[in-house]
Amino acid sequence: MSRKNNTPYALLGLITAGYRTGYDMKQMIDRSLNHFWKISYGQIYPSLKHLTETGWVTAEASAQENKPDKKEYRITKEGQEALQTWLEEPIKEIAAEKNEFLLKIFFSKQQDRLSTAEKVREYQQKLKERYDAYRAIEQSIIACKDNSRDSEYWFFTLDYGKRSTRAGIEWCEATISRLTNREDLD
Amino acid sequence: MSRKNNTPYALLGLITAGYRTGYDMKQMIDRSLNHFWKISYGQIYPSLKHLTETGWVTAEASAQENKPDKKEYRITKEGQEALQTWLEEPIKEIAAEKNEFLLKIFFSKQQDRLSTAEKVREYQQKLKERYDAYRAIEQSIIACKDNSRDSEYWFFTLDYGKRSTRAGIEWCEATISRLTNREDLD
DNA sequence: TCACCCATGTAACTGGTTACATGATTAC
DNA sequence: GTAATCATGTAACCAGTTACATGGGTGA
Repeated sequence: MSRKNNTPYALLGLITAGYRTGYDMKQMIDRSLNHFWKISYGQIYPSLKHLTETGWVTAEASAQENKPDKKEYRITKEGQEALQTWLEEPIKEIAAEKNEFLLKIFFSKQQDRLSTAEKVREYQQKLKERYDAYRAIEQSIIACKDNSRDSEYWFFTLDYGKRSTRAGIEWCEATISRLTNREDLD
Repeated sequence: MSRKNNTPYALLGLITAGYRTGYDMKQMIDRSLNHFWKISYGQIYPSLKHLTETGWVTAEASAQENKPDKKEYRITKEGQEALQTWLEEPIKEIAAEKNEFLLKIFFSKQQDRLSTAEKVREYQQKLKERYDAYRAIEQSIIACKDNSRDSEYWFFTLDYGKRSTRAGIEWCEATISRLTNREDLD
């Protein structure tokens, strides 16, 4: 079975969404796909080069005044077909995220219950911050009413982030209760 | 900043939990940590070798009748300290899982709404299966009453899995509704 | 002056998977 | 006879990060 490399499709998707340079794509990902997709320049530029060689995109150098030169990418017909095929192909497996925090919790049996509870509290705090950040982004989408239809899919993914973060916060609450329950303390 | 490699700590944790061979550790991870940690033999054996060289574990060859030879690992004092330090050290960042499914959803703007809804339905089905699997494991822990205290931390991580899966299922429901809402169909 | 934004790119490295090799025993 | 379980290991590969290099413009 061939290894799944979705990076090229992410880039193709961004090109069709109007992001034409590697720099722009990186900005977009950092700003908006951040909670479910990350990428580094060390991946973007070689990947764009490869896409050009495959014929899925074309690159055009463009000189700018007062700014460095840039390369503008456009999707080709083959690229569009490839993206389409990828979009239609069903997801085989749900991603099994590695979770360092849960790994620690799992091995905390020998640790003091109260300090484990404290760890969970810290984690909960981080989740709450993340949740607030999502809410803030959501508010800024809603405030900018003119593109309410355009941002719909963005809203979907954000909602996913919000819901799973909230579930995490609730888990922390329940787990802290269990860890600090008086009868269970040694 | 040094790269986080938690694999050795996972192995140390498993050794302290009584799993002494690479094979046993792999079995355990596949069975019980599966939803938040994965590992392959290609990682386990070199990693155990490295741990031996570092002096965090000791290896002892043990011949068996009717079975292949195996190596039994034990944790050293230095290993115990290293594990302890790792357990106490706070998690810096919450893992940002890459999610192929959300990536597709994000780029589905040009697709037909109903076929996107169908995709979400498929995903929801997968989540439901996962949820049921978690529930079944949970039941089997509860049924085996003698070790109710021992399995507490196992229960915590399982509960996390259940809650986040349930949140995902609910998101699917809400998203399908939005995608198939009659007024929104073109 | 110093930091930050724009803009592209490479080399070295790390973490991890997959495929392969070996070989005995047990259960169908 | 053939598949599964037990058991260890390596080599090739792949995906991705980090650090580095370059260099002009903008604003405090």
